[in-house]
Amino acid sequence: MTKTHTPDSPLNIDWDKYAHLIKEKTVPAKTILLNEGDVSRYGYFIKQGCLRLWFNNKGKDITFQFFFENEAVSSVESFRSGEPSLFSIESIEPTTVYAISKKNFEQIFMSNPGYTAFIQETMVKRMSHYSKLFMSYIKNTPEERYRELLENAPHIIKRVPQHYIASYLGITSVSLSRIRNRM
Amino acid sequence: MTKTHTPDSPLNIDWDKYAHLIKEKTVPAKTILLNEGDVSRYGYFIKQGCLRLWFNNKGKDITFQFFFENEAVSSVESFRSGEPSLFSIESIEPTTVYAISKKNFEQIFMSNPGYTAFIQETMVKRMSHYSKLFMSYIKNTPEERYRELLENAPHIIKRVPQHYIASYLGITSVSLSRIRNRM
DNA sequence: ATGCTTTATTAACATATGTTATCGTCCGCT
DNA sequence: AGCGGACGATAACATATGTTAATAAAGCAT
Repeated sequence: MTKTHTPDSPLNIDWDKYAHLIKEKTVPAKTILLNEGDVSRYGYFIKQGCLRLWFNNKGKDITFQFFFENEAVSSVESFRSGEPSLFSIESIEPTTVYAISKKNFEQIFMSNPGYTAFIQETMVKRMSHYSKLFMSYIKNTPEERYRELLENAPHIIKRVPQHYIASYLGITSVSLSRIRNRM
Repeated sequence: MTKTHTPDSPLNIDWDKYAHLIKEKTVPAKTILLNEGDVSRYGYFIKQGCLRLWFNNKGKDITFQFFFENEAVSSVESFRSGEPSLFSIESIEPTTVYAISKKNFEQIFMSNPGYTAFIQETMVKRMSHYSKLFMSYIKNTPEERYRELLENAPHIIKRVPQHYIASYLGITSVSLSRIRNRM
């Protein structure tokens, strides 16, 4: 698994300076910020709370990533290219985000060379993150992946309901419950 | 799974022009081009043949990606940063590659703006590739992944020995044999 | 306080995969 | 032609997970 959290960067942006370009938005738990199939119009940055990415598979929803405070969240492909998002973005807890439209995103980030380098580096890191996650899936059993998660990202286990974690591990909540039982 | 092959680009480079910067190398099957744990000194581009990426996990080797003609292959992290590679690169068939040292790579690619854009786009695509592969792992059974492979990348199944494919699917060759039997 | 929803545990049964081992075939090499 | 290794199929048994269902505890809203 490797570090699932570890924000891709601290990204200390002077939000006040760009206040006029950014909307602050607070939503209760279980609120959809982006629906699978829709085009992503906003990039998000989490001020407070917790989001998950998930998609529908044969009627069941499958969670594949979690995000917390100070992390940037978006359906990158959709936000970039205007294609329908392959997944939904939903709040797990009551959450406050900064929402940035594509136009304003470009105004803030593309103008500043320091930021564009940051964006590129973020891409490389995210690629590395997914490749490691993928390797972990091939080589480890669900139980081993759960142990890894406990070790590398205990904050996820503390804050996220267990059935989302089971889904993230690729198993049912019943099976995760059994794994916890025999540990 | 989505398209596992589909080279990230055609990349029509005029090899002759850079012949003095590139080594052509031909190796028999089962030859290691880069050993897990070593630092990647060369990037490769396949002229003819087929390579696999794999790593050792508790004494068993696990294959996680295949590459064919006209595809660029490297241990990106290691090649970029000089850190030990997390995996090995090995030939499956007798294979001919173009090998480019880091220094010459920079000379060819970093000098040409058209190429740097290409490199960035390759990164985004590879990120997307891994994220889709990862999603496929969470949502599908081994049998479903095999069916996807049959549909989206039949050339892999035709050219690669079955036990490598089993490993790639995250199962044993015995289990893959059973899956094929009952299809 | 009450009632509803969400979440987690447990049981029972069916099923798929892992493990180990054997066997047969094919291919490449000498 | 002959030999040895690589490859794939199959069997038998152990084990983990999926599925369905029942139950209980905790959280939240009215």
